[in-house]
Amino acid sequence: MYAEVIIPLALPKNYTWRIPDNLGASARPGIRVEVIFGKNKRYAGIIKKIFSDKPEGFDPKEIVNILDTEPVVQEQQLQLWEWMAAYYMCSEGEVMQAAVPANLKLSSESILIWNEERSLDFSDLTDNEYIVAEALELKKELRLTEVQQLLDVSNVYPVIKKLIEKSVCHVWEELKEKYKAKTETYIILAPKYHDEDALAGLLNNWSKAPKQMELLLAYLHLVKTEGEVTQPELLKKANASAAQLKGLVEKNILLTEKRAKDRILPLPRELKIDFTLSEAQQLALGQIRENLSQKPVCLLHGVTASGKTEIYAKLIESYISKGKQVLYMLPEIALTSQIIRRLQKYFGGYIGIYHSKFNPNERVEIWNKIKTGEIKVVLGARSSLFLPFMDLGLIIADEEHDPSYKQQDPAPRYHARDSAIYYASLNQAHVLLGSATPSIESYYNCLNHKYGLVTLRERYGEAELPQIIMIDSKKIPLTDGAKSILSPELTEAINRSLDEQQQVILFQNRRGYTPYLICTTCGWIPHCRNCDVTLTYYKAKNTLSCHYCGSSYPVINTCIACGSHGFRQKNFGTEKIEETVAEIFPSARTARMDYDSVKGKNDHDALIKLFEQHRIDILVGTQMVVKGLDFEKVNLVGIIDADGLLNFTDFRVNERAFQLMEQVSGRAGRKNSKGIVLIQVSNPQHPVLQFVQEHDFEKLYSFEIRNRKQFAYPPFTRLIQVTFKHKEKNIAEEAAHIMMRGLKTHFGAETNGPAQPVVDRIRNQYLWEILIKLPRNAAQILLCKKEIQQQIAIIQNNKRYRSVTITPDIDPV
DNA sequence: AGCACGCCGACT
DNA sequence: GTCGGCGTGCTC
Repeated sequence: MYAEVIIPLALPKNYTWRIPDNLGASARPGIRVEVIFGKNKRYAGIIKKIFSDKPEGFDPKEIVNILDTEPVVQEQQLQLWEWMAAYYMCSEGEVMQAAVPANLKLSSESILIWNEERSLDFSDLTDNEYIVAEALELKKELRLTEVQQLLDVSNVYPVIKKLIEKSVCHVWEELKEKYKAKTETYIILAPKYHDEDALAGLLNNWSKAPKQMELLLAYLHLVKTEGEVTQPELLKKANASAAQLKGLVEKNILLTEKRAKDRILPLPRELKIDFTLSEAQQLALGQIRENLSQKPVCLLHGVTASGKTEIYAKLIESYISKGKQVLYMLPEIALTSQIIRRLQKYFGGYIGIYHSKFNPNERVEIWNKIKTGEIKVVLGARSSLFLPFMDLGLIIADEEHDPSYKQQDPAPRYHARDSAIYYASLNQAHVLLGSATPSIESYYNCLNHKYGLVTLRERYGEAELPQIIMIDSKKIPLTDGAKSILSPELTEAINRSLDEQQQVILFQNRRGYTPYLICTTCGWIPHCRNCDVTLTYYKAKNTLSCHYCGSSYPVINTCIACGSHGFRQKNFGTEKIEETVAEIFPSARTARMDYDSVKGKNDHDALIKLFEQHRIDILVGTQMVVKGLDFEKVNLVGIIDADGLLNFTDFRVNERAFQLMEQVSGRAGRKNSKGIVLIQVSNPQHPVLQFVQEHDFEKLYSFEIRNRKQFAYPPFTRLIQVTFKHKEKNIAEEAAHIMMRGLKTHFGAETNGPAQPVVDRIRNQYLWEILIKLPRNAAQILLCKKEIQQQIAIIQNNKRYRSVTITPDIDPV
């Protein structure tokens, strides 16, 4: 028997190994196997297929070992991986890389082992070899990383090669299981003292070590009250040291026992959906059920604070009561403890949380609990789509429009919402998309009756939609000759909110103090050396920083172009706004929330908690303040500079601007208090602002379609980027033209249209980058992608272009 | 991703 | 004439 195995590497295809007869019985798709790939590198791969025909043209190696008794992934997942690899143009290995928790994918580590027969005469060794040999003789084995630390050279490999030649050591490849169960030490009384007389005898004849006796008595007491006793518990209660316990253990009076323990705290396995839906919510829920009984996907378009979460909870409940599992996806940033706490309250021990902040061991445990069906509901970010559900009934993609559902880098560059729809179809599961500001493509699918549509127009309870007021930023009076940040209207509104003991959110989609510096004499602007992006000035850190690659530079005081020393700060970011606000409202408590201020693991949650508890009056922030938060006491939102939102270079300008403004506006006002949103903008007549003002999504939608037809990018367009790299310009160019020609014959000039090859030279290579526009129509996209793949194959098969490398990136948007 | 092999410039 | 950098191709 032979097995096609996926190994977690970016290989263009899968490879085949022979299953040795003695292991054949347990080999199944989804099982991890240890295989040697390449010279002697070991990997844990996953079996995709098993077949009996001997492959032609090569002699397969044998599988070294079978690592599991039960599959780690289900069949549907392997299907999902295959689809993703084809759809997003990457290898199945890369999908596996993204899908499987780090501790389930193993790769070998080279270990140097000391040769015991080696003489201690090191005179034949060079300095570097001597250092390693000496360490080896002492420690008997060394890891590759340890050798790297030992030596001060970039490449340790030649040294190791020489050491093997001189028979100092040999290399062993080791594949290690990385997942470790967490253990807890329990203390047990030795069996012979379970007899009361024996125990009494022991205690009565106690001579030395009074402290140990004290500890023993404390233990006996604890056993009586608690039943089971763990080591840390005992030591804490008895106020004893580990040494005293060790004494008792050595005398065989007490025994220790290690038991595996869950890392995830168990919650009571009970449902508490103890709220009732409003009439509107009830209606929407009914419509969703109705829609899902006819179509696989339904979009819930509900304004902010319309109580979508409660509807989800009721819906989830009905699926798990049927024994199905449910995946509730949220964009990464929205996974705050606020929503986690709420859902844990509803679903207790049935819910599992899964996102990138969990450590590798915890992830494996959640993974396994989903596979066994112990966890019924998963709340997670985009990667939770890869979890091994056994009986999936429903996927909810909340905040469906959010761009962070799309993985940009590395491959697979997948969109979790789109992939979820495919995955659901494999499982005959339903998909519910939810958003206050749906994406154009989902909305389009609703209008074409591909998806069901349910609209929820009113806010929950008495709450009203906020009033939105435009302020012409051209009319804001100057202070010190510069445009001031806050208009008099906004300043006054903030004062009013503060007087009423309410909270304020100020939104500015720019981090740092000043987006760029400009030379007052010649107009030169500092740029990043690597990225051609203007450098943002940070006042607190006193550095210039590149927001593209993250590198930082010391502040430049002398103009590189003309040598003068005068620089002017242009515009403002959140850091400067926070400073200004603190100056103008000295009695208010202000805080800032952006990528720079919440770097740490818990900073974000901590800040939200502070704001929730009203220990902050004014929160200044970037788009981070937009997502997944509900605050009761915010009645004012200020959008400091909407121009920045209306000037995205991205081609989905209006959609994104509308979404951000609509979302941030949604933070204002709750029960019985109408919120106010002040938008400062230089062009208050901008059509998108009109739609925002009227909360009119439908108008934005038709405007978008009109606009996109008129301008460079028509509606429903996706981009594919293909890069050709070659030392010689004409060869890269030729390959690019072959690609273009192939596409044009199939799709005409219209679809791939004026896709312009971008020529660039990096180091000693020419790069040709083609952006191919695809229609945003699934059937056409598939055809187009197939064509692209065929063209790539043609180019790769032509010997003349054999060194052309191609990096396709489906949907880089 | 590794690792080997081969080509080419740099140095004993 | 050899050493080591990097580009290229292959791994079941």
